[in-house]
Amino acid sequence: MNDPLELDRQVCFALAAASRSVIALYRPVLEPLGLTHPQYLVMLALWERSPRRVSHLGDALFLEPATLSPLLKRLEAAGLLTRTRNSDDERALDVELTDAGRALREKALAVPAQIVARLGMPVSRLEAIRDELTELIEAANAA
Amino acid sequence: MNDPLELDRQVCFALAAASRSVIALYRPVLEPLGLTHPQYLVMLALWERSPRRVSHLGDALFLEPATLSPLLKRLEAAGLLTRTRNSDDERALDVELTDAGRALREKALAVPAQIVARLGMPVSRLEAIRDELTELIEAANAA
DNA sequence: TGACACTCCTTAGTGCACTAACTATAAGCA
DNA sequence: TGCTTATAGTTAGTGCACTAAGGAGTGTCA
Repeated sequence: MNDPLELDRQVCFALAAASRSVIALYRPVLEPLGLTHPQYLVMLALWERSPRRVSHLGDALFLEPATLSPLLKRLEAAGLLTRTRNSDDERALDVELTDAGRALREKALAVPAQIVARLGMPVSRLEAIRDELTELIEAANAA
Repeated sequence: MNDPLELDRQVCFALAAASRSVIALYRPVLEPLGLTHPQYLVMLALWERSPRRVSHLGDALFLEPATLSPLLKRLEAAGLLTRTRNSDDERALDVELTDAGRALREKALAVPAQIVARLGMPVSRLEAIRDELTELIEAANAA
């Protein structure tokens, strides 16, 4: 016993399983908004600041540009944002919310409470977990 | 302020980012074993019990059979396991480690310590996070 | 000015993860 | 026994996430 390879003792397994389990909760909640969970996170970032460059979104979301590129095209196809070359630096791509993209925020305001209700855990507990995960993110990205 | 949609306040974002950041640490460590991270988790499950059915693996790993099916075929192609129909119930598929699959465990024994070292966080802290995540998994799957 | 290095994004390729639809076997029951 | 329902796994299709390679624009500096 005390096996270092025991599945249920691995932090990485708990992380992966928790991430997928919680995101699964979002699926039915985000479906009426026409968003997947990664798309929802991109919208959260843009609701905080728009326009912004693809590279800035990647920094905020810890995502590779190769992941964002097709994702942003889908959001553009959905009419939620525009993608235009920056005139000062033609390499950069400015991502900017459309009116529809800004308007979607009203619907999104109801999302967090629905998830908390489904989880049935006190918000203070969730916030504590989030803070510990934030430390973990920093540790992993510093390595 | 106190915006409910602020990206850095979302538990789901912290979960997704932490999961991807930590799994990224495994990539170079698992590469010499010829395993991806999901494959590593499947091997952990099989090292605990083999043979076992696809459905049992799915229960242990919180994965859909449609996810496991191609993944197990890749591990079979790598010579780490065999997939054979159960003679008592021809619907079920028994997944069993090969000698190579069992032997790989020796190399895997060094993995957890390498990850902990890269993270640079005390093990007690990691265990506390894991236990909280386990509760979160239960809450999400009970919903 | 022209070569070089660098940055920003895109494309191609692989693998994971899900839903929906399907095949095949098994079990329940009139 | 034969019909119906349920279960186990596979396939198809979509989207995410990564690495590697590449194209296009920018900056530097001899």
